[in-house]
Amino acid sequence: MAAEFDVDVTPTQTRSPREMEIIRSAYRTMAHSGSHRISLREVATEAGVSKALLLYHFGTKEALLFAAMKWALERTAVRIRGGLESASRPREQIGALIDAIFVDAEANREFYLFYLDLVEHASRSPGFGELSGTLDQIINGLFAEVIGNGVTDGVFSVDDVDVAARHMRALIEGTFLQWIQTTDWRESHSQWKSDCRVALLLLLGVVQDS
Amino acid sequence: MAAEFDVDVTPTQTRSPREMEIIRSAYRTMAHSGSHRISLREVATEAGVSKALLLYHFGTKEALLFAAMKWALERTAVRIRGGLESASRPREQIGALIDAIFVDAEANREFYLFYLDLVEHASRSPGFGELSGTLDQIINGLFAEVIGNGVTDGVFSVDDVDVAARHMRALIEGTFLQWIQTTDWRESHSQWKSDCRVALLLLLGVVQDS
DNA sequence: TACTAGGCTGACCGCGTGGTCAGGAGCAAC
DNA sequence: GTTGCTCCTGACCACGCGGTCAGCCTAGTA
Repeated sequence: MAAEFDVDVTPTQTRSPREMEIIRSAYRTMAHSGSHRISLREVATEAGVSKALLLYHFGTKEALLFAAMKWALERTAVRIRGGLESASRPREQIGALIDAIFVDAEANREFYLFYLDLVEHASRSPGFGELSGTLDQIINGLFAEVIGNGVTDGVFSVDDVDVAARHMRALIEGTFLQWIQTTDWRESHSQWKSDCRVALLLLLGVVQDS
Repeated sequence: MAAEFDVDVTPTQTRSPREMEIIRSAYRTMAHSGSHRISLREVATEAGVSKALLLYHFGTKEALLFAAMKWALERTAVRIRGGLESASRPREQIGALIDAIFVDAEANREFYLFYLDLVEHASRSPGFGELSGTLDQIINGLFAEVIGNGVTDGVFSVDDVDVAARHMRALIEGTFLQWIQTTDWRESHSQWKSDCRVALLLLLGVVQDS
C-alpha cells in the first residue's frame, strides 16, 4: 500500500526482448489463474527463467503486474482501432468494431477475466485506476467517433453521442460479463456476439433489417 | 483445488446468530478489501472473535467465503424481487427495478466490487459457478417476466423475451462496471442511474417521452 | 590476458497465511 | 460433584510468499 505513486511508466515499446517475454508470461499466467492468485514463482516458471530475474527487471511484483496490464490494454486498444480501419460507412464500422472485439472465445475469456481483475484491482489502488482510465478514454472516444459519424450520416439517432458511447460500452461489457459465466462459453460465443450486435443497433436507433 | 464439490450447502436461514454475525463480517470485509485479499485474521477482527472460531464454524476459509457470497446474493435477489411488488404496470415495473437495483452509491459499489470478485472466483472453481448461476436465473427470470408483461400490454416490443432480458442485464451490469471505475462515483450515481433507465427503455422498444 | 559491466541465478530471510489442537469457560443432566 | 457437551481461544505449525544478495557467466574492450 505504500508508495503507490511511483509506478514504473516506462513505455512498453522501449522494453527489452527479455522484458517483453516476461510481460507476456505474466499476462498469460494472470489471465489463466487470476491476477491475485499468481505468484512470482508461477510467472517465472511460465517464462522459463528464475524468480529473481523478474525482480531484477521490474523491481516489485506490483510493478510487473502493472507493466503486464498496461501491455495488454495497449494491445487491445490497438487491435480495436485497427479493426475499425477496414470499414468506412457507420453501419459497417459497428460491425467491424464487434468483429474486432469478439475475436475468439478463448482470447475473449482470458482478456475479460483479466479485465475484471484489473477493475477490481484499480478500485483499491489509484495507480492502476489511471491505467484503466486511459483505456476507458480510448475506447469510449472511439465509440463516440463512430456514433458521431453515424449521426451525421443520419443512420443512427441518439441524443448525446458520449452518453450513447457509454451505453454501447456497457452493453458490450455486460454481455461479456454474462457470457463468461456460462458453461458453454466456447460454443455460444458467436451467438452472444450476434445478439450483442442486434442490441447495439437497437440502442443506436437503427431499424433492424436482416 | 481438491474436493471442490462438497461445499457447505446449509440454508442461510438455519444459521445460528453467531454464524450470521460472522457471515456479515466476512461480507463487509470482502466488499471492502476484495475477496482475494482478505485473511481470516481480518474477518475475525471485524467480527470481534478469534480466528479459530471461523474455522470452528465453517471448516475452511473457502467455505466461509462461499457462505458469505451466498448470503449476499440471496439478500440482493430478495431486495430486487421485493422492489418489483410496488409496481404493477410494465413501465413502472422497470422504474421499480431500477430503483431496487440502484439503491445507494455506497452499497452499490460494495456489492459490485464483491460481485466482480465472485464472477472471477466462479470462473476458476465450479462450486461458486453454481452460486452465481442461481442468481443469474433469478435475475434474468425476473427481467423476462417484466418484459413479457410489457410485450403483452403492447408497451414494449422485443423479438425474444429471454434475449431481451439478457440485454437488459448486460446494460445494467455494464453500466455499473463503468461507474465503479469513475472517481466521482459518489456524486454521479444518480446520473448513471437515469442514463441507464433511458437506455433500457430504448432497448425495450419504448418511445422516450419525458 | 586482465578487467569490467550487465544479465542472470540459487540460497536464503522474515513474515503472514490457513489450518490444528489441547484445553478453558459455562451450563445442563444426573 | 462430576460428567459431558458446545462454544470458544491462544499458542503453535508448516508452508509459500515477496524480496535480498553474493556471486557466476558471458561478451566487450583495451
